[in-house]
Amino acid sequence: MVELPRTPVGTLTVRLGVLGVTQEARYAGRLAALGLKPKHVILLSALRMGGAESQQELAAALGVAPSLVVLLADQLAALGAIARVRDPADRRRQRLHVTDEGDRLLDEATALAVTLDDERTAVLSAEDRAALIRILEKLAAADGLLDA
Amino acid sequence: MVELPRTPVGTLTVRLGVLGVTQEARYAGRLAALGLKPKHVILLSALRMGGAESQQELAAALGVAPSLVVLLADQLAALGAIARVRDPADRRRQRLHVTDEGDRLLDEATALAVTLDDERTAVLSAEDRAALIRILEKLAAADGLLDA
DNA sequence: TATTGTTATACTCTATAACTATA
DNA sequence: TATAGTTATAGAGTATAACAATA
Repeated sequence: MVELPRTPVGTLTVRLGVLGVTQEARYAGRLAALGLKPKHVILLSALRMGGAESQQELAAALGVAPSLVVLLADQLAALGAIARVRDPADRRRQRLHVTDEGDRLLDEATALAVTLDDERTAVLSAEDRAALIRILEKLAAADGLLDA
Repeated sequence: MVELPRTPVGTLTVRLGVLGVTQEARYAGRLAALGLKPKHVILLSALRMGGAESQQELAAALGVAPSLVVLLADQLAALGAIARVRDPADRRRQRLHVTDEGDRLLDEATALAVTLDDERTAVLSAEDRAALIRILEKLAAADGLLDA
Protein backbone atom coordinates (compact mmCIF):
# COMPACT_ATOMS: atom_id res chain seq x y z
CA MET A 1 0.00 0.00 0.00
CA VAL A 2 1.36 3.33 -1.07
CA GLU A 3 1.27 6.22 1.33
CA LEU A 4 0.29 9.49 -0.31
CA PRO A 5 2.53 12.48 0.34
CA ARG A 6 1.19 15.13 2.70
CA THR A 7 2.76 17.92 0.66
CA PRO A 8 3.90 18.21 -2.94
CA VAL A 9 7.49 18.10 -1.68
CA GLY A 10 7.11 14.36 -1.27
CA THR A 11 6.24 13.81 -4.93
CA LEU A 12 8.59 12.82 -7.72
CA THR A 13 7.53 15.85 -9.71
CA VAL A 14 8.64 18.35 -7.10
CA ARG A 15 11.72 16.41 -6.02
CA LEU A 16 12.85 16.04 -9.59
CA GLY A 17 12.23 19.73 -10.18
CA VAL A 18 14.15 20.87 -7.14
CA LEU A 19 17.06 18.50 -7.67
CA GLY A 20 17.23 19.29 -11.37
CA VAL A 21 17.26 23.03 -10.91
CA THR A 22 19.87 22.77 -8.15
CA GLN A 23 22.11 20.51 -10.18
CA GLU A 24 21.86 22.71 -13.24
CA ALA A 25 22.88 25.72 -11.14
CA ARG A 26 25.90 23.80 -9.85
CA TYR A 27 26.88 22.81 -13.36
CA ALA A 28 26.48 26.39 -14.56
CA GLY A 29 28.94 27.44 -11.86
CA ARG A 30 31.57 24.98 -13.09
CA LEU A 31 30.99 25.80 -16.75
CA ALA A 32 31.56 29.50 -16.17
CA ALA A 33 35.30 28.81 -16.16
CA LEU A 34 34.95 27.76 -19.81
CA GLY A 35 32.77 30.73 -20.72
CA LEU A 36 29.84 28.35 -21.31
CA LYS A 37 26.33 27.95 -19.97
CA PRO A 38 24.30 24.75 -19.85
CA LYS A 39 22.32 25.72 -22.95
CA HIS A 40 25.55 26.16 -24.92
CA VAL A 41 26.60 22.68 -23.89
CA ILE A 42 23.28 21.21 -24.95
CA LEU A 43 23.47 22.92 -28.32
CA LEU A 44 27.04 21.70 -28.90
CA SER A 45 26.01 18.22 -27.84
CA ALA A 46 23.12 18.22 -30.29
CA LEU A 47 25.52 19.19 -33.06
CA ARG A 48 28.03 16.48 -32.14
CA MET A 49 25.27 13.88 -31.93
CA GLY A 50 24.14 14.92 -35.39
CA GLY A 51 20.62 15.01 -36.73
CA ALA A 52 20.23 18.77 -36.56
CA GLU A 53 22.28 21.22 -38.57
CA SER A 54 20.22 24.26 -39.44
CA GLN A 55 19.29 26.67 -36.72
CA GLN A 56 15.58 26.01 -37.11
CA GLU A 57 16.16 22.29 -36.73
CA LEU A 58 18.23 22.93 -33.63
CA ALA A 59 15.51 25.10 -32.15
CA ALA A 60 12.99 22.31 -32.63
CA ALA A 61 15.36 19.68 -31.26
CA LEU A 62 16.12 21.72 -28.13
CA GLY A 63 12.56 22.91 -27.66
CA VAL A 64 13.49 26.60 -27.59
CA ALA A 65 12.62 29.64 -29.70
CA PRO A 66 14.62 30.10 -32.92
CA SER A 67 15.70 33.54 -31.76
CA LEU A 68 17.41 31.91 -28.79
CA VAL A 69 19.40 29.63 -31.08
CA VAL A 70 20.63 32.73 -32.90
CA LEU A 71 21.87 34.21 -29.65
CA LEU A 72 23.48 31.01 -28.40
CA ALA A 73 25.15 30.43 -31.78
CA ASP A 74 26.45 34.01 -31.77
CA GLN A 75 28.04 33.43 -28.40
CA LEU A 76 29.50 30.06 -29.39
CA ALA A 77 30.90 31.57 -32.58
CA ALA A 78 32.52 34.36 -30.54
CA LEU A 79 34.23 31.64 -28.50
CA GLY A 80 35.41 29.96 -31.69
CA ALA A 81 33.45 26.84 -30.80
CA ILE A 82 31.32 26.71 -33.92
CA ALA A 83 31.41 28.06 -37.47
CA ARG A 84 28.43 29.09 -39.54
CA VAL A 85 28.46 28.14 -43.20
CA ARG A 86 25.76 29.12 -45.67
CA ASP A 87 24.16 26.16 -47.37
CA PRO A 88 25.03 26.65 -51.09
CA ALA A 89 21.91 24.71 -52.09
CA ASP A 90 19.62 26.96 -50.04
CA ARG A 91 21.27 30.20 -49.15
CA ARG A 92 18.73 30.95 -46.43
CA ARG A 93 20.05 28.15 -44.28
CA GLN A 94 23.02 28.46 -41.97
CA ARG A 95 24.65 25.14 -41.19
CA LEU A 96 26.49 25.07 -37.90
CA HIS A 97 29.48 22.87 -37.37
CA VAL A 98 31.67 22.30 -34.36
CA THR A 99 35.26 23.49 -34.67
CA ASP A 100 38.31 21.83 -33.12
CA GLU A 101 38.07 24.35 -30.31
CA GLY A 102 34.40 23.46 -29.90
CA ASP A 103 35.33 19.79 -29.66
CA ARG A 104 37.86 20.61 -26.98
CA LEU A 105 35.37 22.70 -25.01
CA LEU A 106 32.73 19.99 -25.25
CA ASP A 107 35.20 17.40 -23.98
CA GLU A 108 36.03 19.65 -21.05
CA ALA A 109 32.35 20.25 -20.36
CA THR A 110 31.80 16.49 -20.37
CA ALA A 111 34.64 15.98 -17.90
CA LEU A 112 33.15 18.64 -15.60
CA ALA A 113 29.75 16.94 -15.70
CA VAL A 114 31.28 13.54 -14.97
CA THR A 115 33.11 15.00 -11.97
CA LEU A 116 29.89 16.57 -10.74
CA ASP A 117 28.10 13.23 -11.18
CA ASP A 118 30.67 11.56 -8.97
CA GLU A 119 30.36 14.21 -6.28
CA ARG A 120 26.58 14.17 -6.41
CA THR A 121 26.21 10.40 -6.23
CA ALA A 122 28.84 9.87 -3.56
CA VAL A 123 26.03 9.19 -1.09
CA LEU A 124 24.63 6.41 -3.28
CA SER A 125 25.64 2.75 -3.52
CA ALA A 126 27.01 1.56 -6.85
CA GLU A 127 23.74 -0.29 -7.46
CA ASP A 128 21.62 2.78 -6.76
CA ARG A 129 23.79 4.84 -9.02
CA ALA A 130 23.50 2.39 -11.88
CA ALA A 131 19.76 2.17 -11.33
CA LEU A 132 19.41 5.95 -11.39
CA ILE A 133 21.28 6.20 -14.69
CA ARG A 134 19.12 3.48 -16.21
CA ILE A 135 15.85 4.97 -14.99
CA LEU A 136 16.62 8.55 -16.02
CA GLU A 137 17.54 7.24 -19.45
CA LYS A 138 14.12 5.66 -19.75
CA LEU A 139 12.41 8.87 -18.72
CA ALA A 140 14.52 10.92 -21.14
CA ALA A 141 13.75 8.51 -23.97
CA ALA A 142 10.04 8.93 -23.27
CA ASP A 143 10.48 12.67 -23.78
CA GLY A 144 12.10 12.19 -27.15
CA LEU A 145 14.34 15.22 -26.88
CA LEU A 146 18.07 14.71 -26.90
CA ASP A 147 18.54 10.97 -27.12
CA ALA A 148 22.21 10.50 -26.32
CA MET B 1 33.86 -1.23 -16.74
CA VAL B 2 32.01 2.03 -17.08
CA GLU B 3 31.79 3.67 -20.46
CA LEU B 4 32.31 7.40 -20.30
CA PRO B 5 29.70 9.56 -22.02
CA ARG B 6 30.73 11.17 -25.29
CA THR B 7 28.78 14.32 -24.51
CA PRO B 8 27.50 15.92 -21.31
CA VAL B 9 24.00 14.83 -22.32
CA GLY B 10 24.88 11.31 -21.21
CA THR B 11 25.71 12.41 -17.67
CA LEU B 12 23.44 12.34 -14.64
CA THR B 13 24.05 16.03 -14.08
CA VAL B 14 22.68 17.11 -17.43
CA ARG B 15 19.91 14.49 -17.56
CA LEU B 16 18.75 15.47 -14.10
CA GLY B 17 18.87 19.14 -15.06
CA VAL B 18 16.89 18.69 -18.27
CA LEU B 19 14.29 16.39 -16.73
CA GLY B 20 13.92 18.57 -13.67
CA VAL B 21 13.42 21.77 -15.59
CA THR B 22 10.96 20.08 -17.95
CA GLN B 23 8.96 18.57 -15.13
CA GLU B 24 8.85 21.84 -13.23
CA ALA B 25 7.50 23.57 -16.33
CA ARG B 26 4.79 20.93 -16.67
CA TYR B 27 3.85 21.32 -13.03
CA ALA B 28 3.74 25.10 -13.40
CA GLY B 29 1.27 24.64 -16.23
CA ARG B 30 -1.06 22.57 -14.05
CA LEU B 31 -0.70 24.87 -11.04
CA ALA B 32 -1.73 27.90 -13.07
CA ALA B 33 -5.35 26.77 -12.70
CA LEU B 34 -4.98 27.35 -8.94
CA GLY B 35 -3.22 30.69 -9.36
CA LEU B 36 -0.05 29.17 -7.93
CA LYS B 37 3.53 28.72 -9.10
CA PRO B 38 5.98 26.04 -7.96
CA LYS B 39 7.71 28.43 -5.56
CA HIS B 40 4.40 29.21 -3.85
CA VAL B 41 3.84 25.52 -3.36
CA ILE B 42 7.28 25.04 -1.86
CA LEU B 43 6.76 27.95 0.53
CA LEU B 44 3.37 26.62 1.63
CA SER B 45 4.88 23.16 2.06
CA ALA B 46 7.65 24.56 4.21
CA LEU B 47 5.05 26.23 6.41
CA ARG B 48 2.95 23.07 6.73
CA MET B 49 6.04 21.01 7.54
CA GLY B 50 6.92 23.53 10.24
CA GLY B 51 10.33 24.62 11.40
CA ALA B 52 10.21 28.01 9.73
CA GLU B 53 7.80 30.76 10.63
CA SER B 54 9.38 34.15 10.10
CA GLN B 55 10.07 35.33 6.59
CA GLN B 56 13.82 35.41 7.16
CA GLU B 57 13.77 31.82 8.36
CA LEU B 58 11.77 30.83 5.32
CA ALA B 59 14.24 32.54 3.01
CA ALA B 60 17.07 30.56 4.57
CA ALA B 61 15.11 27.31 4.43
CA LEU B 62 14.23 27.76 0.77
CA GLY B 63 17.62 29.12 -0.22
CA VAL B 64 16.20 32.29 -1.78
CA ALA B 65 16.60 36.01 -1.11
CA PRO B 66 14.42 37.49 1.66
CA SER B 67 12.95 39.97 -0.80
CA LEU B 68 11.59 37.04 -2.81
CA VAL B 69 9.83 35.67 0.25
CA VAL B 70 8.13 39.04 0.63
CA LEU B 71 6.85 38.87 -2.92
CA LEU B 72 5.69 35.26 -2.68
CA ALA B 73 4.00 35.91 0.66
CA ASP B 74 2.26 38.98 -0.78
CA GLN B 75 0.85 36.87 -3.58
CA LEU B 76 -0.18 34.04 -1.26
CA ALA B 77 -1.87 36.53 1.06
CA ALA B 78 -3.75 38.00 -1.90
CA LEU B 79 -5.05 34.48 -2.62
CA GLY B 80 -6.07 34.13 1.00
CA ALA B 81 -3.72 31.19 1.41
CA ILE B 82 -1.69 32.63 4.27
CA ALA B 83 -2.10 35.27 6.95
CA ARG B 84 0.64 37.46 8.36
CA VAL B 85 0.60 38.09 12.08
CA ARG B 86 3.02 40.37 13.87
CA ASP B 87 4.93 38.66 16.61
CA PRO B 88 3.86 40.53 19.79
CA ALA B 89 7.18 39.69 21.44
CA ASP B 90 9.20 41.19 18.59
CA ARG B 91 7.11 43.46 16.46
CA ARG B 92 9.65 43.37 13.61
CA ARG B 93 8.84 39.74 12.89
CA GLN B 94 5.95 38.60 10.69
CA ARG B 95 4.82 35.08 11.40
CA LEU B 96 3.15 33.41 8.47
CA HIS B 97 0.50 30.81 8.95
CA VAL B 98 -1.48 28.78 6.48
CA THR B 99 -5.21 29.51 6.37
CA ASP B 100 -7.95 26.96 5.70
CA GLU B 101 -7.95 28.13 2.10
CA GLY B 102 -4.19 27.64 2.00
CA ASP B 103 -4.61 24.10 3.29
CA ARG B 104 -7.15 23.43 0.59
CA LEU B 105 -4.88 24.84 -2.12
CA LEU B 106 -1.93 22.83 -0.86
CA ASP B 107 -3.99 19.66 -0.93
CA GLU B 108 -5.03 20.39 -4.49
CA ALA B 109 -1.44 21.13 -5.46
CA THR B 110 -0.41 17.81 -3.94
CA ALA B 111 -3.07 15.99 -5.93
CA LEU B 112 -1.88 17.65 -9.14
CA ALA B 113 1.71 16.60 -8.45
CA VAL B 114 0.65 13.02 -7.69
CA THR B 115 -1.26 12.89 -10.98
CA LEU B 116 1.76 14.23 -12.83
CA ASP B 117 3.95 11.62 -11.12
CA ASP B 118 1.69 8.89 -12.40
CA GLU B 119 1.72 10.23 -15.94
CA ARG B 120 5.47 10.73 -15.91
CA THR B 121 6.32 7.30 -14.56
CA ALA B 122 3.84 5.39 -16.71
CA VAL B 123 6.78 4.13 -18.79
CA LEU B 124 8.47 2.68 -15.70
CA SER B 125 7.94 -0.66 -13.99
CA ALA B 126 6.65 -0.57 -10.43
CA GLU B 127 10.10 -1.59 -9.20
CA ASP B 128 11.82 1.19 -11.14
CA ARG B 129 9.33 3.69 -9.84
CA ALA B 130 9.88 2.66 -6.24
CA ALA B 131 13.63 2.71 -6.76
CA LEU B 132 13.48 6.22 -8.23
CA ILE B 133 11.50 7.53 -5.25
CA ARG B 134 13.95 5.95 -2.84
CA ILE B 135 17.06 7.25 -4.65
CA LEU B 136 15.79 10.79 -5.12
CA GLU B 137 14.95 10.88 -1.44
CA LYS B 138 18.55 10.01 -0.61
CA LEU B 139 19.84 12.73 -2.90
CA ALA B 140 17.42 15.29 -1.45
CA ALA B 141 18.42 14.34 2.10
CA ALA B 142 22.06 14.91 1.18
CA ASP B 143 21.12 18.45 0.17
CA GLY B 144 19.45 19.16 3.48
CA LEU B 145 16.86 21.53 2.11
CA LEU B 146 13.23 20.64 2.41
CA ASP B 147 13.21 17.26 4.10
CA ALA B 148 9.66 16.00 3.67
C1' DT C 1 3.65 33.44 -50.88
C1' DA C 2 6.40 30.62 -47.60
C1' DT C 3 10.56 29.88 -45.01
C1' DT C 4 15.24 30.88 -42.64
C1' DG C 5 17.47 33.60 -40.01
C1' DT C 6 17.80 38.04 -37.56
C1' DT C 7 16.55 42.06 -34.82
C1' DA C 8 13.56 44.64 -31.64
C1' DT C 9 10.93 44.46 -27.85
C1' DA C 10 8.83 42.91 -23.70
C1' DC C 11 8.06 39.93 -19.91
C1' DT C 12 9.34 36.82 -15.99
C1' DC C 13 12.28 35.64 -12.44
C1' DT C 14 15.39 36.71 -8.99
C1' DA C 15 19.13 39.09 -6.71
C1' DT C 16 21.43 43.32 -4.69
C1' DA C 17 21.10 47.41 -2.43
C1' DA C 18 18.76 51.12 -0.18
C1' DC C 19 15.29 52.19 3.16
C1' DT C 20 11.85 51.83 7.37
C1' DA C 21 10.53 50.29 11.67
C1' DT C 22 11.71 48.04 15.71
C1' DA C 23 14.96 46.29 18.95
C1' DT D 1 24.09 49.76 16.26
C1' DA D 2 21.82 45.57 14.55
C1' DT D 3 17.94 43.05 12.63
C1' DA D 4 13.17 41.92 10.15
C1' DG D 5 10.90 43.26 6.64
C1' DT D 6 10.03 46.09 2.54
C1' DT D 7 10.78 48.73 -1.65
C1' DA D 8 13.49 50.10 -5.68
C1' DT D 9 16.36 48.85 -9.09
C1' DA D 10 18.93 46.00 -12.18
C1' DG D 11 20.37 41.89 -14.63
C1' DA D 12 19.74 37.34 -16.74
C1' DG D 13 17.05 34.52 -19.50
C1' DT D 14 13.73 33.68 -22.88
C1' DA D 15 9.64 34.40 -25.71
C1' DT D 16 6.82 36.96 -29.27
C1' DA D 17 6.52 39.74 -33.06
C1' DA D 18 8.32 42.41 -36.82
C1' DC D 19 11.68 42.38 -40.48
C1' DA D 20 15.12 40.91 -44.29
C1' DA D 21 16.79 37.73 -47.51
C1' DT D 22 16.01 33.87 -50.20
C1' DA D 23 13.20 30.37 -52.17
